[in-house]
Amino acid sequence: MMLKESGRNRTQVKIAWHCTCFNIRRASRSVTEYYDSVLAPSGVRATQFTMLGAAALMGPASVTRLAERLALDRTTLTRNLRVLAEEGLVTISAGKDRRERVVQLTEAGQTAIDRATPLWHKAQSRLIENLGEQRWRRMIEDFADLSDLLEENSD
Amino acid sequence: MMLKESGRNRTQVKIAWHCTCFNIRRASRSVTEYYDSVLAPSGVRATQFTMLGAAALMGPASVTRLAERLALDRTTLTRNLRVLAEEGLVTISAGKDRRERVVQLTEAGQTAIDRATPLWHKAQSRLIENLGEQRWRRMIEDFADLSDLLEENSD
DNA sequence: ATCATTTAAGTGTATATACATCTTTTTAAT
DNA sequence: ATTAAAAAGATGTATATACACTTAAATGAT
Repeated sequence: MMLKESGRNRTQVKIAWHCTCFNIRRASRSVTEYYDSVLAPSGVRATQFTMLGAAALMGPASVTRLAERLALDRTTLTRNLRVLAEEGLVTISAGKDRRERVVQLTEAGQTAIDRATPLWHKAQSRLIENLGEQRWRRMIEDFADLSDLLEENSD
Repeated sequence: MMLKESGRNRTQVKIAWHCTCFNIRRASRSVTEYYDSVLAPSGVRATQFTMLGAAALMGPASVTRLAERLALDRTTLTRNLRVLAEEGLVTISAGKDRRERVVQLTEAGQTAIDRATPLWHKAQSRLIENLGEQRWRRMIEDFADLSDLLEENSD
């Protein structure tokens, strides 16, 4: 009985360290902290830099369109945008379709992007250097494929 | 002037989609939602399954030791553990060293692990199948290397 | 023995994230 | 034209995450 229990535990217990979810979440935390630390002087975080970049890329766009572009839940984006709006980096206003709210980068938002971009380059290039261009490229592909494989595909 | 502006925007704006941080975060969201959806019937989330697994693996351990094992900020773990404690899956009690709090899996915690493990296997094996064993193995290595490279290395 | 230092943990605060549900507005079906 | 269905968004709730700071206990230097 005692031995059986130990055996079960020893087996099950190691599961966690091969878990794809655990491993990618850990890596994601590390990468985020790294980018955040490099971007810190600009006053925007990595996630915010991404959102501002999307807003700049798309021009005035609805919350839903932005959320699709960022592969983020709409409600997540709503709340993340609130922070940017409070800081004056984007405006959120009513659209022609009155259900829609149009997100738009402000001057201050563009300035923030300009401030953050060189730092982002620093973070990005140092990481690529450390990994090797080849391997980094492969990783980015892997990330994209993982997302494509799993997004909206429970079955 | 107009053209210069557009040129700048067009360049900067594409940055976000090559960003390592954005890409790994997106993939991490997808993977997490996938594992969460498969684990749902067990009543534990992917992150909780990992924490329970760590508690099972280590036996009674301090918050700091657990946090190190999980590569999580100590304060993050404190709060995540609170949820597990409220559900009776772990106990958190004073240690011999009175600064320490000892985390310990309960019977109910072990039951939860037992309930979740087959589901975890299902999620994990389906993902590996879809990626191919070879490629999956490589990814796990990449994740680990990313973490090792970036953890505690702001320099 | 006393006190400065280090260590363990918790709290305040803030962001990031998503699901379930509600409200408002538009679109489609009749 | 009226009403049912769909779409866009926000809110309630809950977890996950980390930094700056505080509190309490142990350790070490004298």
